[in-house]
Amino acid sequence: MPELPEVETVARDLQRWIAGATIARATVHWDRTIRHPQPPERFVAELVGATIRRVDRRAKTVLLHLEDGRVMTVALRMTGALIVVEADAPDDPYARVVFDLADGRQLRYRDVRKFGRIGLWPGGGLRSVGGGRGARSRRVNEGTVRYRIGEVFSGHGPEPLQRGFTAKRFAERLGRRSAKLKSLLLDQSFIAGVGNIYADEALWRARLHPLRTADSLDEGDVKRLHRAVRQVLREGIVNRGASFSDYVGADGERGNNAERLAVYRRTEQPCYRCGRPIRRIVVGQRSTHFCPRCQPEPVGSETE
DNA sequence: ACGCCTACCTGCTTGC
DNA sequence: TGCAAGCAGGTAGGCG
Repeated sequence: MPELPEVETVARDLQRWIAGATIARATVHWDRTIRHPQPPERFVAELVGATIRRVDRRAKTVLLHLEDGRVMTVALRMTGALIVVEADAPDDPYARVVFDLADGRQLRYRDVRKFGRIGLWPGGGLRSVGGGRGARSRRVNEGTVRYRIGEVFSGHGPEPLQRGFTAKRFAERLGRRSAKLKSLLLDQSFIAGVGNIYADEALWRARLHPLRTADSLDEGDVKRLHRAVRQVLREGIVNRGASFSDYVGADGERGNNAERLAVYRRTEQPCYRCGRPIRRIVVGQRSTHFCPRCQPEPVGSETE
């Protein structure tokens, strides 16, 4: 899916284009896109007439803050996209939810694989309160409508681009863990917003093998990884995200970051630092790319 | 805490 | 050409 840079790009686009717009009508073409707690009809009924005050992002979710304090969340997952078009734009067979804006434009939620989810929540602040892996799912699945938006994200880890995410804090979180770096970076309760692309990119940049365990890092390793994570994410945002197949910004245009990546989907192509062919392995069922020379294997592991 | 598996979906690429 | 297998940016939930 869209990872942090892609979601950030979409959110910034939407902030620029639809902040202040009023939703005149909404049409749900795929019911399961509308997640608990709202059944689709109720979601539509409660949304019509609402004005969008501000759009931003938390983790990989787009947040549309409404004037009355409620928040619409859009989790794009693998192939979701939010695209603003004029009302006379050609129909899109993959538009799962269409929001007609009062000014005549449409905000379309497009999602080929239908994994994405849209929710509508009462307000209540967006504090991240940390919490373990189960914290989020337990709360969200209990089945009442009484969720506050803060709770939706209560199981997420820190935002890597926020000022408070220091190397020191990162070191504290890493130090206690024995998991593989690749798995940890993908764990949203450990750090929010990093996905498969940027995890591989950050590890390459920090010269750390994806199978290294967090507790094996020394201070220098941690500092490099901290820097690398933030750098690859920031560069991703500058380049409006990486498009491989479905990702586009709210303008419907592809991002420019895919061709600037160092390892992701560059299997067998030469490493930009040392020329050795990039290798692909599977870690935690996810495809993982790294340079076998720049990112030396952890002692005792066999990758051959 | 952690790894592993299945599920959710569709489309594209690859190999026979 | 046709068809099946494998692959894809994510995550929830269950089991061990």
